[in-house]
Amino acid sequence: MLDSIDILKRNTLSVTESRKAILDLFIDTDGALAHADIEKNISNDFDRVTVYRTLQTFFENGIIHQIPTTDNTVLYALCKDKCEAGHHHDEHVHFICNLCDKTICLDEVTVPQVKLPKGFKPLQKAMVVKGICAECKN
Amino acid sequence: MLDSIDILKRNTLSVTESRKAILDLFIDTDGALAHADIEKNISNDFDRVTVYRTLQTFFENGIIHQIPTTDNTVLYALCKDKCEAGHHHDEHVHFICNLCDKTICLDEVTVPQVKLPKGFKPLQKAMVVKGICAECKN
DNA sequence: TTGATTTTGCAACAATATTGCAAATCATGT
DNA sequence: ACATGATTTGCAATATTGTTGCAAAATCAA
Ligand SMILES: [Mn+2]
Ligand SMILES: [Mn+2]
Ligand SMILES: [Zn+2]
Ligand SMILES: [Zn+2]
Repeated sequence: MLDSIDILKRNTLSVTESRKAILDLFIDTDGALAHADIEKNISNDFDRVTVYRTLQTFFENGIIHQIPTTDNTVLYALCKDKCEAGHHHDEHVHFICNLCDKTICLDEVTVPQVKLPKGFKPLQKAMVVKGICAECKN
Repeated sequence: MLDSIDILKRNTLSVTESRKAILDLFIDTDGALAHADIEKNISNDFDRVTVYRTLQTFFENGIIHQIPTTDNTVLYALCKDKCEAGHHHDEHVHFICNLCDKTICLDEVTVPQVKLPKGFKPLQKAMVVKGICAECKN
């Protein structure tokens, strides 16, 4: 398993305390993180603005991907495969648990193809499923 | 086609100027609307807070549904079928055009079933496809 | 170790969202 | 049509969230 320093170097990014801390948080967390989650965890050590800028940098470098939500929020999660800048290939299903509220990358579940009406050209697709996760099922 | 007054009455909601105006905007617009879009169109006549409260009311009554995004925004679109409070059945694909930036409800394209890992219980699902829409294709 | 480059924190600002409350509007029954 | 109560609205205050410029600090490459 790669650690945070490896990931930063692999992407030719400066290795800084804040980047390491935020990346470690992603690595240690199962489930996606919103900006607010990160802020709660590390805002004693780093500035809010740094979190914004770090998330943007990670996203641009294909270190994290985004998950759409319906609450004026964006969730972020680590990219498993090597995603290139601007060209992510994380077309897996995301699962949001209504009970524990975790968002889980189902890396092995690919977003299925759909047949669109004539003229529509699909480029990226995202699928979010809500329900009860395997943990909370019991 | 039902007009805004019909829709409000059918949902036992008071018929007010702001609700009519916002609902008419949805009816007249092809494509989904964000809070900001609505504000631009009607904010001379109604307060921002009224827009928030109206969207919430419409959503709770199944008049509009939400579309998840990755830009700290929520899109709303009219429900075609009669959705009941809290129990929407708008599981159609949404298409976001990278060029004209419209979000279109593909009412005839159902979100496909996916096989989830053991233990996950799906309750709702959403699918958003980005690309070039039929209008912009030409 | 040095100097150039990048990143960070701070401060100021902008934009977006929430809440309480009084006034206005609306629905209902007369 | 009018009175009444219930609902909705606008306003103001406040809170939360996101953006930008710039100087100081940290990082990188030589
Ligand atoms: Mn994911
Ligand atoms: Mn729709
Ligand atoms: Zn759960
Ligand atoms: Zn288009």
